[in-house]
Amino acid sequence: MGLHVDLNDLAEDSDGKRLGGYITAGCSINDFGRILVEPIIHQSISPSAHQPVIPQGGILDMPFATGKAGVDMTNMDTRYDASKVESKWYARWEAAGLFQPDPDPSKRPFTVTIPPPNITGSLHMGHALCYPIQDLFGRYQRMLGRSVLILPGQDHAGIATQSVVEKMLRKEGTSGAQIGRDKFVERVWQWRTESGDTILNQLRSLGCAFDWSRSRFTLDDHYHDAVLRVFIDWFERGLIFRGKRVVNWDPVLQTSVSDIETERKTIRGKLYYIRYPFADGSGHLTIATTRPETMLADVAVAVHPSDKRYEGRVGKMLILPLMNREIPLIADQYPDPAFGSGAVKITPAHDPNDYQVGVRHKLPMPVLLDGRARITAEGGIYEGLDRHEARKRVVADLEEQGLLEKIEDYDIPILISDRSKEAIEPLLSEQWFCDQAALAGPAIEVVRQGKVKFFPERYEKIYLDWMENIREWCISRQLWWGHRIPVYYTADGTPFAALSWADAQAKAGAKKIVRQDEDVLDTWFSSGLWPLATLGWPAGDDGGDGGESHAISAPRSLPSVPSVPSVPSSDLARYYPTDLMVTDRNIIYLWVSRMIMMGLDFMHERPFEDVFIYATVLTEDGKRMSKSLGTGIDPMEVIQKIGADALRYTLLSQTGANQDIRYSERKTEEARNFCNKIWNATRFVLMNLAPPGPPGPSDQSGPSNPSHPTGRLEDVDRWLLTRLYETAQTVKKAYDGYDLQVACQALYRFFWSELCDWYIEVAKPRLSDPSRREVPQWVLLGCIDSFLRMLHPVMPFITEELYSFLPIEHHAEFIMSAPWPVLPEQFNQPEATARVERIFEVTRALRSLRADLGVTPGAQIPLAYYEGDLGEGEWIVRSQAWVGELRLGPPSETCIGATVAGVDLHLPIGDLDKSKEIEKIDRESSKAREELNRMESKLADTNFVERAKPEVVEKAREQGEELRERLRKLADRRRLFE
RNA sequence: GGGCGAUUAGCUCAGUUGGUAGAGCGCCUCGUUUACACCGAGGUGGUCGGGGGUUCGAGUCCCUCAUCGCCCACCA
Repeated sequence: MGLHVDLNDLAEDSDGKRLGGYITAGCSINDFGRILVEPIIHQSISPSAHQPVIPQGGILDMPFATGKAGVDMTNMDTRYDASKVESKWYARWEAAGLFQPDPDPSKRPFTVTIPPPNITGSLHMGHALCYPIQDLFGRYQRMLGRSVLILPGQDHAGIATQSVVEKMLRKEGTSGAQIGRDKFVERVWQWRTESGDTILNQLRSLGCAFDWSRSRFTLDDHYHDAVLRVFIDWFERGLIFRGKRVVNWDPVLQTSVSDIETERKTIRGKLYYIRYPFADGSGHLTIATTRPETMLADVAVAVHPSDKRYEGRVGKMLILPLMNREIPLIADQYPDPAFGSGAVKITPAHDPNDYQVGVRHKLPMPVLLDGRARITAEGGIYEGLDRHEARKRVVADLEEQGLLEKIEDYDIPILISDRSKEAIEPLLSEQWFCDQAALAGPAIEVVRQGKVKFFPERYEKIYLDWMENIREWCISRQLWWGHRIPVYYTADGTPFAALSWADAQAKAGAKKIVRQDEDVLDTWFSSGLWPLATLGWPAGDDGGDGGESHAISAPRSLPSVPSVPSVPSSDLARYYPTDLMVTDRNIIYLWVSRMIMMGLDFMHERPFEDVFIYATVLTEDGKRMSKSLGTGIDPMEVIQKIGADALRYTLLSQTGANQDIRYSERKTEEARNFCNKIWNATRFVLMNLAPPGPPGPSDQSGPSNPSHPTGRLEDVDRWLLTRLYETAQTVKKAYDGYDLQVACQALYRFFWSELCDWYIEVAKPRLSDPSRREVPQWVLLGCIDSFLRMLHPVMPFITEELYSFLPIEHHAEFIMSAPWPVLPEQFNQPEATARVERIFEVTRALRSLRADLGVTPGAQIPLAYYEGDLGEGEWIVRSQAWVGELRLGPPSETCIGATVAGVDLHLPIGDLDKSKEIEKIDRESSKAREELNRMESKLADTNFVERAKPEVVEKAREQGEELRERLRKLADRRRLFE
């Protein structure tokens, strides 16, 4: 059986050409010579070669009942239960191989490499937004016909992981230092194998359709090889070098960290004023410091050359208190004469500014603190004290010697290490640095030229500002877990960067290699290679040269080495550059910038086209979600309670260009209710399909008569199809522009307010009439199908489940692999839509009148009058406002009334309190009069009439007219109640 | 010290090229009608943070101030 809809009905002014266009794209002829509309009214994205056939009279055959209609709806709960659905479909998708990209070479790839979560991590709300965003775009692009690869993986996370394992060892009563480097690293690998995959499994619960077969780890052999090659290449080009600098030292983790891995904070502290006597006995000067203990390593005191207070004294020697060492008073641009006494103590090894002074004046640079921030031998009798303890002792001793002038309260800016939350100690040490300036140029260009685009756009400026002021990057870390720096030294300390010890020995020639550098690389150094290395860079012999490469020019050639366990090398050519990078704003510098620099340097091509920066998920009251503050909410619990779809909707529906979103349980309830609504409405539609064979529970009419006459579309059908058409346009545009908020809102409104609240209600009388049910069945089934497809990227599970029930021909195996709905232009019927919306407006007004009379909703009112034209919508008003008869013409009894959309409504009052009605009329009148006054004064204003756009003036005139008319009617009506 | 974002109904947020405001939740009144009470119908609720300016007209454009948040910055 099927439904035949006269195409001439669909388009009011249909003509052969327009039909032809539609048929070309989406329909085929079946055995009976009728037109089969592609699965529910959609054209396929990749059009198959259907020939245009323009039938005379245009009959649509909507074959919705094709054997699948036997679904027993009694099995469907009245509530949607996500737990019964989600894991089932995830397993089926995976078994069907849907997570792998379609190998069809004619399909354009869509590629995303996900931000690799740390192996130490467990899912938090930020992840629950970040990864579904990527999944959403993957699903969307797959439906649009692209070959989608979303490549997952994990980051070894040097410091974080090392800390976790150190903690475990401490619990066992041992430590890394005790068991040694090899044992320690072994231990970390063991931990990684046992519990490092937690988070990836959690991503599955979120429905993420990632290609697990390509999952990568930043310490994989292949990945490691890529890292080494980059290091060696940059080393040989002089971009990586060793240097002595004051770096940010984390005394707890005992490693250096980069500037951007620290956080600035202000703490309440003290400013100490200390007297330094002149060696010649000519009095003293006073310096101010917040870190008095560092004075033990002072090598000078500096003043500004213009500072009159110290005129004639520069060059003299001072006695460094407690240490009784002589240090010079020097002149330098650095001190600010306006601050304190204008004299600054200089401790080059423990302050970046002092270090600069030290370099300028060629001062010695004694190191006072060791890796644990304890005083070294340089501190004389204070040796071995912790920095805090040392401070107390130094201050006490100075006090005792009368050299402490005063102590003031002072807000001290300090640096906190992101990882350990401990105060950073600036420390002079020898580290490896990367000169990013040379690499930044192309990375700036590529963004300026719009080849890499940021969404929201404002982050482009943030990126550019940083890139234009880029500094050296300290890439060495004093850790064991990570990529060990591939530098090997000969006995005389000459460094050779090489892939292996043997390789280094070959480079060193006659000199013997004696050791490898102990440090490992900053984790971001390897993360920066993510889009390249995961896709197979550096490709073997067959890679990168297939002519298919997207590279602008040939990738940089690298030293050849024995081959490494490889990744499909064709991946690089096919999937690089990737299309999208989704990440949060905190790592634009740390990560995004490095990926762009590395991608450009080694592939001569940007690593991705679009960078989407998503919002930070805050708590309900706008606070940061944090485990330690106890303000975090576990996404896994939410998934268990209400399902992944509802959680996804909660977060995705708030995602647009905003920088924060707030998570609250209320919002998840709204999302859960939406799921339930979709579930029940679909259930309702399925129950009303009148399947062949045993009728469903609510189907008493038996199968439709296949030979019955062509179904006719009514305005309300055209209205819903129009709204579907418009919604599809809005949603597509919104997905394309990363405005998920708008997409979700449009889908929600279409489904709930329009399809459920209006269309289904209006369709009920027809659905119960066997001779008229087919058109609304067709419309509903079609709209549900389209709707589910459009919603699928947001809520993959429930849409898949419901789609599986839809008895449509050309039913795809999965909604996930179904095409994106493209609706024929004939659906767009603005005139019919306007008519219907007017009818709804009248209906609402009539309902409102009923409520004024205190009639309960749904209770029949025998008679109402109307004046005006309701067209073919009269029955809608009658049925939707629960009125027995709508009589055209002025009322013959006392009524309350309303005028809306050019229609006067009159409802007999029964025993209504007249004075109340008069009050109401007066209220309305004064409101209308006020509005009219405004309008009239506006129109009396020659400025307005002359300068405003003519159509605006015209509109104001019309509105004035309407208001006058309305006032007249209100006055008439009032008279009836007097 | 600089930059960015936010400030609209009790709450959370929309608001396209300027034409005097919308949604969801909440609240109030009603209500089981071919699905859904995780529901339906009706309603209440806003001088769009303050102050200036441009304009016939400003939530929307410009200036300024305030509050909150985020980022960047070497002041002892």
